[in-house]
Amino acid sequence: MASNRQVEIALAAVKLFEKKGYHATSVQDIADEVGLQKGSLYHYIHSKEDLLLQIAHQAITDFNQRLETILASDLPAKDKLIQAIENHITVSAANIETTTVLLREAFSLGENQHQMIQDLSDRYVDLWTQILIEGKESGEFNVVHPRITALAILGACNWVYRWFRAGGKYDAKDISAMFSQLFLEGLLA
Amino acid sequence: MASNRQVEIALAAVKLFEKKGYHATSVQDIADEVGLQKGSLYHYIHSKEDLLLQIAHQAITDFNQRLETILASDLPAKDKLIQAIENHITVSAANIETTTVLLREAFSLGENQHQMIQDLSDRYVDLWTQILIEGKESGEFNVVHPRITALAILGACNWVYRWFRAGGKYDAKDISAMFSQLFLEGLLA
Amino acid sequence: MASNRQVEIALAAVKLFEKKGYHATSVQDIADEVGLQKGSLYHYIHSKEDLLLQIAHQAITDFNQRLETILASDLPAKDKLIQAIENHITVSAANIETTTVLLREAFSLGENQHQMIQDLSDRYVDLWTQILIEGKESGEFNVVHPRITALAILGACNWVYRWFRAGGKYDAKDISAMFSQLFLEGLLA
Amino acid sequence: MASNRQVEIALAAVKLFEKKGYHATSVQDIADEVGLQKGSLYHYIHSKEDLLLQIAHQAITDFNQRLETILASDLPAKDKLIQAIENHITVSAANIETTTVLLREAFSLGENQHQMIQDLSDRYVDLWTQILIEGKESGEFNVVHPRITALAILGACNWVYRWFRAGGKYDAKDISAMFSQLFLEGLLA
DNA sequence: TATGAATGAGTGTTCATTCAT
DNA sequence: AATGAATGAACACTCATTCAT
Repeated sequence: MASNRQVEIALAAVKLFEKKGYHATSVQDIADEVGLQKGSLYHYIHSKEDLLLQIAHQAITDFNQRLETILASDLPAKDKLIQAIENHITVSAANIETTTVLLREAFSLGENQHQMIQDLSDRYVDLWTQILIEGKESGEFNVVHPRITALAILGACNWVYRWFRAGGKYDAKDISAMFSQLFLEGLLA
Repeated sequence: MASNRQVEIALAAVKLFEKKGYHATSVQDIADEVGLQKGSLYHYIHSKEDLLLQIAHQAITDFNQRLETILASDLPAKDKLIQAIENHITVSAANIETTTVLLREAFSLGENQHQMIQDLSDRYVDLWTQILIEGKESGEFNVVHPRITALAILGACNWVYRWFRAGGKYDAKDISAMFSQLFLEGLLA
Repeated sequence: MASNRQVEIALAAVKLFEKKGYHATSVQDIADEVGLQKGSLYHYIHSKEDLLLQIAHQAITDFNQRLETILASDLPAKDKLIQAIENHITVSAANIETTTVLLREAFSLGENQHQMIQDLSDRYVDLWTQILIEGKESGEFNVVHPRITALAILGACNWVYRWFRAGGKYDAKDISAMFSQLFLEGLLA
Repeated sequence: MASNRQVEIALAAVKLFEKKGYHATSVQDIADEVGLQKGSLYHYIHSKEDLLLQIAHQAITDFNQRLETILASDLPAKDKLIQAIENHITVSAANIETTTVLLREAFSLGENQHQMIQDLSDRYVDLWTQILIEGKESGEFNVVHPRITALAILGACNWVYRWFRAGGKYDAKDISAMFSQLFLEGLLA
């Protein structure tokens, strides 16, 4: 059960890791952000690295859980894919700092911790792949290599955090619709 | 004009930045890799950060130049897109360390230097967008938002360095073909 | 008057100081051992250093009192020496943790506190010396330099905590007898 | 091959470890003593703990080598014992700081490093024991338990660093003679 | 060109102690 | 009596960079 201070610290860390990067953010920076001495921070965190792990772990777990829910529904594969894209992009956009930390900074974790995140990320790819396999088997999708196709679609979605800006011309739903259109219909007229 | 030693140092840095990350790589690590003392390295480099900048700059410039060549050809937009995809993925795969450093580590540059790379990357997006606009205007492509579509395709391609492994089941050309098929034809049967 | 909790804390401290050393033992370690939070410990102790002082002070005072009793008896010097050796070794062996803390860790006290223990230790040397003087004056002992001789015997006894292990081949009484034999009769056949 | 600076640093460390103890001596203290920045110290040492290990290792190795030389001579056991005592005490007295660090501070080493010193110290006890066994077998010594007797004599000698002061009434040779007399002839008139 | 000594600021982390509740 | 949040100074150690030789 996370105390207020723990949440506050995690939020400060997410903000700073997103802005400056994990390595360029010092424990002192985080302490300043929450108004504590840096020594005091260690009542709430185990280490700076652990803080990053918590953030990344929560983020990828959240993505996984949501996608599992979509996959468990009895929608046709086409609609599951549409939902998966919309879910990923809207969550990315709504939690853009956390998503940035997950996708950009998790590599800074030590080997074991990084592997933990990597395993969960691999699981996420598996779930996307499952949707494509379902669509292939139902005859909805014309797809030969479901995993590579999943990696293409996920790659496109995972790039969104790099250019999406809230308040821009298109919101997350708009972009989701464009992505779905592209992946389902293709470019050719 | 880069001396042999300068090239050697840049290659060592690319290798280490890819393996350990920019921040986790010390100047001593690079010196060890090329068999010099770390003080001696400074006869060849301006700073560790400058080394990263050179690597990233060369990488994105190379991507830009190749895409400009493709764009300047008088192929139909569809073929330009196919070539752009194949070019990006084969270059990424052949220079996976450099590409990784460009895409994963350039953020570690200081603000001004990072902006320089960002500007070149934006230029790269522009070139992709141009292909889509050409295809839209020629009636080849059914595309409403060329820039967003470009970002989707480029995102998919920029994710390849994260999962591609040389010697795997599919080579870079195979994957390029799958990507082109997906983006041109879409998934729907 | 020491409460149960105070005794419990002192015992925990002795155990930990012996096992890990004074500096390597944190107040948190002691709190964990007695099942309190470290803040709560300060209801019972003045400071970590004071805890060490209490332990060392009690140990050396105990040694002094016992030796004073022996010295006050009307035994011949030879028997006083035999008793002094047996007393020191059996007490050391029975309270090996406390003795270890006294002999190994008291130096970690601040200057004033350390001097207090040092003064009591000097007093202990004086008592041993007194036995030797008695034996010299009674003609029992052939000894020219009673203080140096006392330091030799005491040194041998003070080393016992470093190698004695309960349950070994010889118990404290056995070792005491061997020591007495050595110091009284010498090695020569 | 130790540079001047390395020797200088080791000497400073010995001096400070003796005066304040290992834990109470900071790397900054050592740097101040030799007139370097504390970061610069790390050109010469691996870690603070390693510095302690070097000092202790050199000290116990020196004791061992000297005793091995004595043991290898063809003197009678009685004379070997006399030389062993004189050697130990004169070396202790001449290098009282180093000896103090060996005997008082080696416990502050981490487990593995401490064990290394412990093994060498055990070897030293073996050598003393060997002298007593020789004297027993030659009929020179009346000794039943050579190892315990060795520990008694060595304990007496290892205590000397605690009370010996150069320039005092007796020098190291005087004290060695008194010790030999005590252990060989015993106290009884 | 190459060295390696030296810097000095900075890092994450520990810890004895205090104190309001 | 007991907690646990908070302090603030201290710690060992790292590192990019400089520079005299």
